[in-house]
Amino acid sequence: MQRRGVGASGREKPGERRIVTLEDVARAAGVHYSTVSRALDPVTARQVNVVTGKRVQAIAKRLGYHKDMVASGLKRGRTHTVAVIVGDLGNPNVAPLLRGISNRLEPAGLMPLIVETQNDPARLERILNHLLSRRVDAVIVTAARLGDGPTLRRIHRRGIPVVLAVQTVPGVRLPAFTNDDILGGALAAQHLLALGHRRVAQLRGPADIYSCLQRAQGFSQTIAAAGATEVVLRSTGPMGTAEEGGRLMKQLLDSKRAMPTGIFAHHDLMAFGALSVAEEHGLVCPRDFSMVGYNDLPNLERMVPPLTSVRLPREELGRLTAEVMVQMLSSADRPPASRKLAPTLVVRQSTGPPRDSP
Amino acid sequence: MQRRGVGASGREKPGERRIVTLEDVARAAGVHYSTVSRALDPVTARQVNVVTGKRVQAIAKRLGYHKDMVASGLKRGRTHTVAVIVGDLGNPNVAPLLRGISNRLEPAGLMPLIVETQNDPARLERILNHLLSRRVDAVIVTAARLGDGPTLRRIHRRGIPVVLAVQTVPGVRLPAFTNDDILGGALAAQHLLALGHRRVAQLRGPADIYSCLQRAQGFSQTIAAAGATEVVLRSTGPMGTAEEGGRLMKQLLDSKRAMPTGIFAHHDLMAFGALSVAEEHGLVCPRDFSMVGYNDLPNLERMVPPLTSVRLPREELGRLTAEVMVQMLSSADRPPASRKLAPTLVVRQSTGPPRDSP
DNA sequence: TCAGTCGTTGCAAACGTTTGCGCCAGCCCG
DNA sequence: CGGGCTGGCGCAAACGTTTGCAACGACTGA
Repeated sequence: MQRRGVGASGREKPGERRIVTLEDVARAAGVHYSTVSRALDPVTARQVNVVTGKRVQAIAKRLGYHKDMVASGLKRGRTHTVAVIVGDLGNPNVAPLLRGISNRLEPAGLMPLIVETQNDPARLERILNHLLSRRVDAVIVTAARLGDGPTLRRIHRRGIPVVLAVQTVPGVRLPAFTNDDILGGALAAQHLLALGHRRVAQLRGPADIYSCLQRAQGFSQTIAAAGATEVVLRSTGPMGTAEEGGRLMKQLLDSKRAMPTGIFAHHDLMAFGALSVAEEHGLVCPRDFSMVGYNDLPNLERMVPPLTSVRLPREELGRLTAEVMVQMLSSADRPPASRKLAPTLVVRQSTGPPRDSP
Repeated sequence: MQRRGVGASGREKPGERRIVTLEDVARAAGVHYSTVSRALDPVTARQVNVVTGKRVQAIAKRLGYHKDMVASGLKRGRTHTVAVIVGDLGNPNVAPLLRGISNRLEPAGLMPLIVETQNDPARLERILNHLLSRRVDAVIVTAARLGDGPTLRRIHRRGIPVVLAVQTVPGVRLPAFTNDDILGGALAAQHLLALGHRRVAQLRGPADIYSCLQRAQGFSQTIAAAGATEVVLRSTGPMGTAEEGGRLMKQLLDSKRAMPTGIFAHHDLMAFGALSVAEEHGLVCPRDFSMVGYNDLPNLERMVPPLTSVRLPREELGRLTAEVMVQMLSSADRPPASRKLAPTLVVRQSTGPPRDSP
């Protein structure tokens, strides 16, 4: 029985050339299409005579053959696709991270399938179902919240490798590649302490984001170890908005306590909001208080005042995550260990010595 | 012959449940798997008895059946995937655009496959080959350069719908959804004219980006129509960097001409670079000159000075583009007409009346 | 000379879904 | 009562690739 008709009945529209299949190449080369398949796959190429191989490859190229990844995916059960789940594409941290991931995935023949949850758990659930039915080979999750544990476990139990980037979820046994946010918080604290600040405040991000807990821990421990005093304001709203920063700052100013001389905000945008509110109250930064942000958003140096901030090794983090993903997909070893990358502090003009220092 | 083995030999690893197929559902329901296929597809569901249909659907749900999109894609020739090609994910315009696209594509059952060319034509070429072999249903190109015409035509000739967003390429007959950049340039010019400026400069973006040509045209025409004088500086480097802006500004300052009182930069980042250089020369904005940017980058209001800029309807543009894409994929009508969306001017403190005005 | 081996190729069955076709029972109508 | 119609379902062939198996010729070693 002939598997496919000769199909030349001129039915295709002028510009709509039929897809070139293995069989087309085989016919042109006078061999069976299984031979073509083998000749074109580097792994199996040595099973076919080297001269036939060359010939087939040449003909395939001439005919413009491209392996149909859909058919290949169906047969092999591998789609060479890695889903990358991000919370918010507008977050400036995301682009460098994705670039790091893509640049590492591409040479391995893997394609990132970038999806945005818009920080909506229901959407995450829907998306994951889609991804499973699309048979992605693996998933990189960059926006994990503390509540996402069960969902992550579910997908991992399907036998699909999962690694976490940027955010991790304690208690879930998945390799995670994050910033060392404890260190990040400590850097901010050390900087303020070194400038002579003894009374500081912390504007915390949401409590369901693990890295915020870490930042808080690193900062508070360092402050406490130095015997300085700290007041903590807790955000309840969404992650890192100017509004939240402003709200917390107002709260701080309205309280009866003495105004701290140094402030650490868990996000640059929160720092912006806080600065605006402080200005409205007649306070000038860095004369009346210092401010340290987090994330080192772009163009910070053109802000007023230029914001001192903690910079994260974003692209590096993406590369590392993808690197590990590639390893997991090629060898079936036990999952590799998590790692943390060190952030750095970028000092600008929003921090200086306290006014009332000796 | 039995199509698939009963496959229950306990071979799967504890957490690695075998995929649930039509046949599994069929066996549980006591019908043929083709009946299951029909029952689960809303379009063909009316071909099966309504009570069997309900029963099958219930069983499918209970067993956790999810249609395998890979197999479906192979059979139907439709992968329900739309590639979205962007030049640079770090560009702040991109995230809202992608959000607009995703939000419209998702309810239509389409998944955006976001790929970044990093503004490298060779990479674009490679990526397109990948996309073709992945059988994407359609392509949205958001980063077209003037030189990309042939590549776009090639992919369109394969019978794959292509639409352009944000950037268009004159001469290529593809539907394009762009900002009205002529209007954008005109808005900037009108604003400067209204403030009383009669001697203006334009810091142009690269000449292989069509929208820059449009901005230039809109600006120059409006200035000329008012009888004011204009000096044009042309960027030769990459799109919209602070360095380029600085370079052009230096060029302007070094020339023997009288310093213009109003400047229009084709990109906010170019405006930043220009402002820095001007400051170094002792010029103060907006006292000594006004500056209008383009793109309305985030956090502009916190810059010094807060930059007047042209804002683009980014998310709206994404929605519109995706909307049209969905239409093209559902009905095979002739391609719809291109459209332009109007930008708006956001006035901040980097513009004011010229110093030497009456 | 013959059994065994090796290198090369063809054969055909999968992968999971979609879908044209045909069968069968039940029903209507003449 | 017979012919035709119809609703519901099963059959099996695709879609394009991968891959275990076997066939086949040539070659080796005894």
